[in-house]
Amino acid sequence: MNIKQELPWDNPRFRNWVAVARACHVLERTLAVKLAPLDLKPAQLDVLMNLYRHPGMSQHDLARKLLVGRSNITMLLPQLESRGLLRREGDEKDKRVLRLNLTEAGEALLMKALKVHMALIEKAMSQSTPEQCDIIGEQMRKIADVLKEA
Amino acid sequence: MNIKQELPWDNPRFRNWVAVARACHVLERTLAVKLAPLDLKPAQLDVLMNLYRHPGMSQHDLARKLLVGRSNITMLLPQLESRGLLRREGDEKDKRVLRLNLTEAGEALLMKALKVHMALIEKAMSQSTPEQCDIIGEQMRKIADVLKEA
DNA sequence: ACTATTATGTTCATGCTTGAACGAATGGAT
DNA sequence: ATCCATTCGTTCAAGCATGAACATAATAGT
Repeated sequence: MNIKQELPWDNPRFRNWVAVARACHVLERTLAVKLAPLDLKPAQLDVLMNLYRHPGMSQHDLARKLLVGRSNITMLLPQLESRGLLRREGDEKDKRVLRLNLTEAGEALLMKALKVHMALIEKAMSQSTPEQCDIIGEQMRKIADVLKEA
Repeated sequence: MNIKQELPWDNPRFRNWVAVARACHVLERTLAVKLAPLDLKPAQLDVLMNLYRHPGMSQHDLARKLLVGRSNITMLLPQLESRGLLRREGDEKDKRVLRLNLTEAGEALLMKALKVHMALIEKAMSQSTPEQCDIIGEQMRKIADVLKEA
């Protein structure tokens, strides 16, 4: 039994996934640098993006969308709220939940940040054909789905 | 000028990259859970993997391979060294560098952890055909390359 | 109506990662 | 030889993310 033959590095799936993880890591890091002039972290941009697309979200819903814990949201929001980028208003019917909405300033900053984000993704993904790009997205969505069940 | 048409969410590249980031996040998180019984974090597994493949690495080289800061390595290694998983030995010629090598115990634990890691990646990537899998890996390597230059 | 269960958000202690500042060792230029 | 710049590793403070424990509010079962 040749142990070497069973090592992950010889496995295409393993090697290719490592490439995915590395690309993700590098892009995330680069995004952080490019976002610095706007005084915004990637995680904060994720918040603004989700609030733009789903106005009136609760903190719990936001946490689930972002795949983070609820307490993380609690720590994250006050910074953005004190900068006037979003509002937290108590729900009338259910006094537990806080409804989240972007302010004008929040939307304005989001648009600037999206330009940065888009430019970066464009630079990264423009090396792939539209077909390759779609294959990537499709397979990744499958992966997220199958792992969420586990 | 219809602003909606320029929003990133309508852009395939953007949507597909978001899927990549999500899949990465979920897999990383799942790996952390599955690795917990071995008392090992994903970052620590990365260290062991790299030391196995590149015995005698310096801490600086390791940091560059892992795309993290040098100080991170300094904080990470003592935990593993005190568990007897690796050795740090000063280089004879250059007294600045520390040469890193896995111990027997380190290799043994690595093999167990690799089984877990492989199983997870297998589960994720087995949904793609070998051709799709290779396309993904190939494009991701391109992305890492083009972003490292920037 | 009353209790038990569940859901939302917060607090807190812990651990991870980072970047800047530092000390020690090396190498190169003059 | 001596200075200067560079490299390697460490220390330290700061910022983030996490999970457990908690308080409050809503809901379901009886």
